[in-house]
Amino acid sequence: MIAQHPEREQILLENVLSALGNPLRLRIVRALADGGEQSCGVILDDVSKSTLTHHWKVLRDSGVIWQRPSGRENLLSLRRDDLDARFPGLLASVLAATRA
Amino acid sequence: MIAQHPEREQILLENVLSALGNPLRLRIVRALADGGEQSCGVILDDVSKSTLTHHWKVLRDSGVIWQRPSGRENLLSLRRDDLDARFPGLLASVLAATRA
DNA sequence: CGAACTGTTCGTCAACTTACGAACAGTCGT
DNA sequence: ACGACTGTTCGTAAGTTGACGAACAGTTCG
Repeated sequence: MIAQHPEREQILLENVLSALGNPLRLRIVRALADGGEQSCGVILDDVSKSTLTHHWKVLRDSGVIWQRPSGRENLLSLRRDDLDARFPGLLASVLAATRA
Repeated sequence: MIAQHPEREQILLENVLSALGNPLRLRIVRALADGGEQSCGVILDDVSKSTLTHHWKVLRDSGVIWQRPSGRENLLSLRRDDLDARFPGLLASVLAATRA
């Protein structure tokens, strides 16, 4: 029950933007952009596990990330291709802006 | 008491993204991008005046728009220069994506 | 098997968001 | 001065968000 990732065509700009409009999620996206596919636990900050699970869901539902189980871990990765296809240049400019 | 617009340097990516992460505000931004500076009332949809006032505030506080009084109207305009300076390419890709 | 580990689910909670109408405050034209 | 007009302020209300801990579920390894 990894939950439903939206199809590429179902990804909505407003959902992506509001998903990214949160400092913690922005950091997560940044980490995924830098580090490629990685497990949930790696990006652990000072927030609780259940809080992170909530943010994975927001990012997943909005179409920003893929989440797939692997052993006892859950691997996360950016849906770069899909985001670039739907909203060319958006992810790049967001990532560039966080790179400051 | 037109309220405080943030300085260019104070504009935060997360605030801009969450401001844009709303369908109504996205339409407003789109209208401003197309039509240049215009009065609040022009973009009136099916929403009430007080609701719009709320959205002007969100857009203003996040640094997405300028709002200035002119006679009995209140003129709105996109802070294109500031947004481009802070987050190059972001506004363009968002606008391009809404242009679909 | 059983302990350790990773992450989810559930219930809860405070804070924020989005929306509305009614009343108000300037401004413009007459 | 008066009415029409534009937008704000205020109070209210329903819904969403972001956070947490406790309990659970699946996987791995001794």
